[in-house]
Amino acid sequence: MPNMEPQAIDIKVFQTILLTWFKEHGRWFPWRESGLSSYQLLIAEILLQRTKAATVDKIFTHFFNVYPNWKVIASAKLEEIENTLKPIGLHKQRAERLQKLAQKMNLNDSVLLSSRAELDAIPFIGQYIGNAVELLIQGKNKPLLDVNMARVLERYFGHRKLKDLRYDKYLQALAHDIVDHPDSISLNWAILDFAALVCQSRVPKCSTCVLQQTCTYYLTVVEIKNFRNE
DNA sequence: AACCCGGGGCA
DNA sequence: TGCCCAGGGTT
Repeated sequence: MPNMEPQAIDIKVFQTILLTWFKEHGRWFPWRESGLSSYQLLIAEILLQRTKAATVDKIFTHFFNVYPNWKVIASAKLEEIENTLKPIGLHKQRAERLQKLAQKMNLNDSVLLSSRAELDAIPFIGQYIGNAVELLIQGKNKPLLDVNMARVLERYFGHRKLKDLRYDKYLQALAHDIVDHPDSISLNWAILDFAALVCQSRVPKCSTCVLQQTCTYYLTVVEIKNFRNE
């Protein structure tokens, strides 16, 4: 019954175990420090698109030394932005997007960042970054639902119906329920870290996983394999 | 709702 | 080499 609606108690167990795991095993990144500006928080999410956190970590500090605010990046030479972003990939695309975004944000970023409707109207700001802004800047309980969070939730609670996670109502609702928590940010980070360190795409570390006893994937796939001695 | 795009990292 | 990574736009 992997696709049954998870009960509230299941979600509670999942939250509690992961938050405990996070306190000991969570990763540290500069963009998780307190006191970052909304400028830094939003740029960080753009740098993290389709890019491993460890990769972004390599240029994060340098980037903000060179480009400390919207104004600087808005008036910079596009080639220079590209060069700064080159080590993390997708640099041509990201440089152009960042500069256009900066030129818009430089005028009234406080207005744009406070409204989801305004954000959705900005090119290259999709569902994920919209949620990230609401979570990290507006203080709302929103999921950083990417392929990694999706993989963890689906293995534990059951698989989505649609291929594209952005339109899958089951997955969207589940992710919202999971991070609807007093410490929504930590829970989001816990799931992302858990996805990167334990519940990995290719070879998940089920044998040492703290969620093993209540995980759909473990109970239906891994245990059967063990039983057959495969 | 499926497909395409884009680069570095890694087994 | 193919798959993966804090996605987004297009058809």
